[in-house]
Amino acid sequence: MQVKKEDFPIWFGQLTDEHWSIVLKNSVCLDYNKNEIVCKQGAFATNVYFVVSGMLKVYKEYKGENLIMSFVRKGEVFGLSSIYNNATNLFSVASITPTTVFSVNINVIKNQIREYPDFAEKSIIQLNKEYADTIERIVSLTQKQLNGRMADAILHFARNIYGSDEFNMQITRRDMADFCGMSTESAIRILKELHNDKIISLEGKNVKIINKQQLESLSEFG
Amino acid sequence: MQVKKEDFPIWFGQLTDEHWSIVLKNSVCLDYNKNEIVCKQGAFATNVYFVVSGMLKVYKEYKGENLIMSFVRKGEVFGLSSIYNNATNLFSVASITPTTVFSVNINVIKNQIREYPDFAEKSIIQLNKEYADTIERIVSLTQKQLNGRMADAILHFARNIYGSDEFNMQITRRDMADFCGMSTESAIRILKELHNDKIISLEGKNVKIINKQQLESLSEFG
DNA sequence: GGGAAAAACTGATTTATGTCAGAAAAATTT
DNA sequence: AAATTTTTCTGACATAAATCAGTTTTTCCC
Repeated sequence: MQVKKEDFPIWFGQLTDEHWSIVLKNSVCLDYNKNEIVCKQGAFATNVYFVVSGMLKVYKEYKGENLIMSFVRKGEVFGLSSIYNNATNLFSVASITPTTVFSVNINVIKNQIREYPDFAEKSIIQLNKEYADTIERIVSLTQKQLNGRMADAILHFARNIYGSDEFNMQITRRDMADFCGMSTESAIRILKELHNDKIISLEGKNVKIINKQQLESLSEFG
Repeated sequence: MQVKKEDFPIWFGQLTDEHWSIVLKNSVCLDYNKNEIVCKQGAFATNVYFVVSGMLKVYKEYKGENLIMSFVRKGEVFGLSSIYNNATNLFSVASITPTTVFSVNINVIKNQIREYPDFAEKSIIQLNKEYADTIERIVSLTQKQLNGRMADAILHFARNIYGSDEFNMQITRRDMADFCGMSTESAIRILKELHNDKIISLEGKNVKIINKQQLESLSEFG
């Protein structure tokens, strides 16, 4: 598979062909099946990854438990937050669906940061965005209870991931639980409750938001 | 109070006198008493702040509850994470002790990022550091129970804030609770328990770590 | 220095949520 | 298509931690 710089316009769009060829020389395109680990928390960070297709989970491992920080899809980047300081991966990342990623050597990225102020600025903006999202999640995870957290997750899927109130969430209940910081049983129970209360409709992994207002109010007050 | 660029060598050390004078023209030095709000979550971010003296808490407000993200002291910076995207303050920041901050206009910072690759890199490193700390905290807050969280907090104070196993923690039990994401009563109870179990000695706000190994094991397994 | 307010503390009670145990359904492999 | 594994689901139970209610101590400030 051939990656073009136009596939990631924010990151590579402005590069001259010469510089782009340097990037290409230090990159590979990798295909993963479902449920394969792309990078492992704690290992030395060697690459920054750009998602060409598929869906992955970015998660923190702790004592056999996973806390999913985010899901990444086509056009998105991961690994940028691990390139400085001690340069070990802050997170593990695994594929949820078959996935293709464009894997760029870390030093190429660092050079770009030093040589292209625009690239540096883009990186800062990206990091700020990830950081802001993380802060919102820390509030959701620590201040809200189960219903509110699940409502947040569903709204996040609808708004930010699928851009629709009706979607197939792809992930298992277990991943959903790991994203909401609760036990699998609790996640299942609450999804069922939301279904029974006709706030969402749920058939397997297919979700449809029926009463968005009530879901938002759960997110706010639950 | 006159701030010198050598006071913040990482940020301003490399600037020419000419550029430093531009920074100074767009900055003010501000004195705060105890318990004053320096910036308010949600307000437009207009400045980046460098701590000249004193101690502040950086916290997230949610429904009257505060979750303290970090404490900042002399030489440290805050507000950098709010300058891009929608440019509203991600956090509130309030003084814990009488405090002096050097407040620099956001556009000066943004210009520096664009003009000095080194400054941009430093900013990325700073953001990465904040981000990594936040991730460690999210794990502590969501995966550990009360004892482990309190142990983390005490170890953080000893290692990162005071650099000593014996310190006056300055903050109230309530702030400690807000930092650990627990109720004030729980924070008090656990601090007392740690004292009774001779893991720390506690007299008012004076803390001394007596059995560091056990505290670390609480952090790990509690 | 005395009064008021805030902070620190303690025990009893409630509750949210995890854990356990097992059944049904779906997905995957042979 | 059958067998096996994984995922989903449900109820009963256990428990960590919040809440409530009240006391004591410390800090603040007139």
